[in-house]
Formats: sequence, C-alpha cells, structure tokens
Amino acid sequence: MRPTVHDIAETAGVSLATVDRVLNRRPGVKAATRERVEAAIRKIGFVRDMAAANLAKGRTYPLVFVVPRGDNSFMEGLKAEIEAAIARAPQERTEIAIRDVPRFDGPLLAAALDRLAADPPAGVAVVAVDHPAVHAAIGRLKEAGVAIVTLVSDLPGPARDHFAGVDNLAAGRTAGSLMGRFLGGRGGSVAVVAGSMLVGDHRDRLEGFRARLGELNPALDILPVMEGRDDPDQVHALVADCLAREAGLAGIYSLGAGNRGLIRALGQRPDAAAKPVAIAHELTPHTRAGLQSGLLDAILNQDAGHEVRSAIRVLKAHADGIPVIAAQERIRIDIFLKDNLP
Amino acid sequence: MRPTVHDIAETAGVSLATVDRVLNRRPGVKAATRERVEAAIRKIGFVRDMAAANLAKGRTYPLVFVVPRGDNSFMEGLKAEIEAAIARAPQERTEIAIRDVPRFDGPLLAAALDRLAADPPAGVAVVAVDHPAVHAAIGRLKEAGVAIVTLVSDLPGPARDHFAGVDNLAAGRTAGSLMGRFLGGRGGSVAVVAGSMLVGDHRDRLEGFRARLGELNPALDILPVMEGRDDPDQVHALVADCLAREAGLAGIYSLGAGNRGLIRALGQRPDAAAKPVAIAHELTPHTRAGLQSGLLDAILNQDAGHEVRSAIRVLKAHADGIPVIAAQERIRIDIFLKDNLP
DNA sequence: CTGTTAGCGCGTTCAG
DNA sequence: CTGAACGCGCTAACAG
Repeated sequence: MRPTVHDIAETAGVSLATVDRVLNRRPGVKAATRERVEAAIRKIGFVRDMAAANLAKGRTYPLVFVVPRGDNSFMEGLKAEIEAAIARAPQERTEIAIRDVPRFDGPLLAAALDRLAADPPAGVAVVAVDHPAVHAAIGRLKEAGVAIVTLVSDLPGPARDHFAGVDNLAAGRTAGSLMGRFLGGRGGSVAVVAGSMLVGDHRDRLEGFRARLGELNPALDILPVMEGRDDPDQVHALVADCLAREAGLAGIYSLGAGNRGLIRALGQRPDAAAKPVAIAHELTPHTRAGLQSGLLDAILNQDAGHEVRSAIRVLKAHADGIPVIAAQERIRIDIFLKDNLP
Repeated sequence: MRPTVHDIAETAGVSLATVDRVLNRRPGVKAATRERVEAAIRKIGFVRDMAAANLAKGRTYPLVFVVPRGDNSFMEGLKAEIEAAIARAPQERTEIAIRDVPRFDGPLLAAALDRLAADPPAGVAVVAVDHPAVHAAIGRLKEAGVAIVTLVSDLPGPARDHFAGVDNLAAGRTAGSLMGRFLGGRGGSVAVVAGSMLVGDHRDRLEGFRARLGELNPALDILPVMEGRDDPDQVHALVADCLAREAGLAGIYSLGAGNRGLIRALGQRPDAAAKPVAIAHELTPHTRAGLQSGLLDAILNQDAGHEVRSAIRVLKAHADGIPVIAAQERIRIDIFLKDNLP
C-alpha cells in the first residue's frame, strides 16, 4: 500500500492536522516540527493523492479561455474543442468559461483580462496579442495568483507560465523546406500571402520561410508579401490577381487564414497556367478538400484539440504546483499530405 | 453542486446500497426498482465521480506491457516510455509490469499471453505478431475480462479492443509521396530496405509506398525489397552493396529499423555517387543525426510516448467501461524534416 | 431483494 | 502551536 498522511503522522510523531499544515505550507507549525515532518515524508516516500485531496476540498478548477471573436475556420475549430472540454468539465473537475474579444486588439484584450481579476479563476488561457497593455494585464493576473497559458499565439516573457502552441519560426522553415524540395531545381517566383504582419506568428512564419527557401534555392524570386487580413474574399482577389500577373509563378505559401479564397483562386486559374506548388496552414474542411483535390500540396497544422487539452492540463498542474509531462505538452508542427490525413 | 448518489437515493426513494448496485450493474435488484433508480439518474443528470469511486474501492489498474526483447532504438525508446509511465504509476493508480518476449515469434508470444491468464491484469498492451496462436491467446484473455490494446503493430480483429499505433499503409503512401515529390521528375531506381516481410507493419508500408510512388512517378524503377532483419550491420551491408551496384540510384526508403547501418553506408558512398533521396522511419538518436547532417531527407515517426500514454488511457477507460476522446488517441504519422525536429 | 454502517485519503473545523 | 473528530462521494461488508 502507498504511504498515507497517517503514516507520516506516525513516523513523525505528530497529528494529522500538523502533517496537513506542512503539506499545504500553512503557517502555525514550529520550524523544528516542520522539519521532522518533512523528513518523515522523504523517508517513507509519500506522494499525495491529489484525487482524494480534491475530493475532500470539493475543489474544482475555474478556468477561462479568452479567444478572438472570429469567423475563420481555425478559430471555430478551436472554440469547438473548448466546448468539448466544457462538456467533459464535470469529470475533470474544471469549470470552463469562454470570453470572446475583438481580434488583433491589444487594449481591448487587456481590458478583458483585467475584468477577470474581479473574480480571479484558477487559470487563464489566452490567444495573445503582442501589445504592452496585454503584457501588463497578464502580469497583474499572475500577481493575483492566476496561472496563465498563452494559446496558439505566444507573448514571450516571464509573465505567462506556458505556451500551448507551435514554434512558428520552425513552421515557416518547414514550409520553406517543403517548397524548395517540391520545386526541385525549378526557377521562377514564389508568392506569399499573410493575414497581417502585426501578429507575431505570421511574422515568424514569414521569416522562417524566407530564410529557409533562400538557403535551399537562392535562384527563386520570393515576391513581396500580400496581406489578405485572413479574409477569404481578400485572399481570393490577391491570389487571382497574382496568378494573372505572374506567368512564371512556381509556388505560393499561405501562412495565415482565409484559405477558402486561395483554393478558389487556384481552381479558377487560366488553363494555360501550370498549378503552382501551394502550401497552406491549418487543417480545416476547406484546406482538407484542397489537399484532396490536389490544389494544395501540403498543409502545416497545429492540433487545436491537443492545444486545448494541453492548456487545461498545464493550468491545473500549475494551480496545484505540480509538474507536467513535458513531451506530452509539446505541440507538434503537423505536416499533412494527401496520404496522411486523419 | 453536482448531484450525488445521495440525491439519486432520495429521488428514487431507495437506499445508497441499491443505488450502488444499479450503478455497478450488480445483481440483486428487482427490475422495477432498477428502473426507478435509472429514471432518477437521468432526471437529476447524475454523473459518477470516478475519482471518489476509485478512492473508495482502493482500486488500482494492474496493466501489463508485452514487448519484444530487442535492441533497436525504437523499441528501446518505447521501453523508456513505459518506464516513465511506471514512475508515474502511483498518481495514475496503475501498476504496470513489462514482459519481454523474443521478437517475431508468434507461438512464444502466445505462450507469454497465456501465462498472464493465471493472474489476469485489468489490461494488456501487446506489440502483436500476426499468428493464429496470438489471435487465440488474445481471445482467451478477452474472455477472462482483460482489456486488450495492440501497440505499434496491430492484429486486426474483434479480439483486441483498440490499436495504439499508426496506419502503416498510409505511412507507406506518405513515404511514397515524399519520395516522388522530392525526386521531382528525375528518373532512376529506388531501393527499399525492410526488416522482415513477416510482420504486418512492414508489409503495409511497402505496399503503400509502391502504390503511391508508382502513381506519382511511373517511370521510376522500384528495386526488389532487401530484408535487413532490422539489424544495423546487415542493413549496412545491403545498402553499401546496392550503392556500389546501382549507378543511377535516385532514392532509398528504409521502412524498418537498423537505420544506423543505412546512415553509415550513405556516409561512406563513393564520391562520384550523388546522394540518393533517403527516407526512413522512427526518430531515434541515429536518424535524428542523419537528418541533421543531411544524409536523410525525411523521417516518418510514430510518437512512442503518445502510444504508451494512449494505451494506458484506453486500457483504464475500457476497464471502467467508459468512453475515450477518440481524437486524443489517434496516433499521428509524424513527418520530420530538419526544420521541425522536436 | 434492500438498508445500515463504516471506511478510502485527505482537508477542515473547533477545542485544547 | 497542536490534536481529535467529522465530512467529501462512493463502495463494501454485514444485517435484515
């Protein structure tokens, strides 16, 4: 049988209450007594049964997910995963709430975070926007003892406890490698469509892509980046125009959302034009169809379900001050071809 | 507050013991009473607190992992992940044991499984070998009420409850796609190294690879498969020989283990020979180094840690008769390039 | 067939 | 500063 608090009490020669005070770092124990108890804990190799502790405490973990109000398929998928987690909440002792905020708006996001401080939850997962106000608001929440995880979009710094998302610089490099390899020695130009250069993930992906593709195939002409605002119609217009203009377009990399527009434009390209190698991000119903039809050649993906489940595990663990399985919380850069679609 | 067994008892007008009998499908309850209790459960929306139940039962889940005695890096990694799970066992209420069996030997594996029946654990995870005796042994374990998960290597059929591993046909197709795309229009021959055509995973990978590469690039000459027995030295000899013999070798696909030998042979190839596009399976210290040095072009991987954790979750859930999060238990076919290595 | 009662391992009163 | 006693939600004897 595993050692219990009773065993600690016995070997340390104290009562259960004292053991409990030591375990929960509460005041009211003489230093000498505390030391005796800690020695006993180490000696018998006690590990606390969190399930029993939570039962006794009647504890639940109030968690809040702060996500951008947005229409793109990836964010919809993310929200669906949060809803799924809400459905599981009773068994996982969590109480999860979603807060919508306008997208790409630092001050409003910061205000939303500050509003949480009125009734601070155990943890907050937030799709971050890189803005000083957000930084500050996260710092304040942390001060209030709230565990913080950035989700999908990071905001590096000591304020947040963890980032549940992918390394976007590496993702861009991966896209660059695939583009370079798929093009073989072919020359020509390569177009890049981003959402907005104001968000860190997009900047990182672009940087990684340019660097790697330049290394691999210096002869290629990487065109100036087009900003489609993650909007299918804008992306469609930009890509259609580009296809018409650039006769020798060899490849196109879409590092943001709005890929519905990209796929539509690729499908409607003039018959004369050879299909460029096309690489996009995030597996959605649209990009999946594009991959299957051959209009897209590869999709880089981050698993939204994994990100949400990971954020919850990390927030709970952090609230309890216990470690996580690092490998389990690493979010992969998934590469999907037609052949390994889930 | 969530409804509890007391609430059920009250609304159904019965005692706790009766509620418990109904919840655990134990005999000794009149059909009418049972129906009343079930109605009450539905009415108040009761969901049982597994943590509390397990605490009361003092339940632990005895699990056994049956894995091939083997020296290759992948299996070593798998065992390391099982050891890690053993270290976590106390907090997860599991008691995990490892059983080593000779590799590629159906009858001995079956015998090992039969030995488990003497003291049947709650669940068994087994790296399966496709053999009638194994099928039968798994069936017997299942009869004894043991939950069964096949690990890494499947053995399809109704006997096992779940497969924690990748779709190897799709993995082979993915390798074929990458090979075809990386080769561009280039012609020449492509070599394939397998471990043994006796194991299902290797057969599936080969079949998928051949089919997909044939579709994509019918001009390529896919050479007869070489069997390296997953042994680095044998693989080295085979590949070195092939490199010397085949002047126009454009690509090489290693679908089994022993990749240390492959990498060594590639590194020692005659200066005249262009490096063939090389794709291998499983991320190990050796294949990682090969990818980083550029001798390998891509690695397909199955995450052993994920497989082990997933197997444990599924076995526990199955032992309790509760559902799992399907998406969480799908093992991905990871594609690693130099750029997205973890 | 059904009910009563005493715990599982831990946290929390409330007295000493 | 320390200890005894009770309860969290559920299960498991043991009675009836």
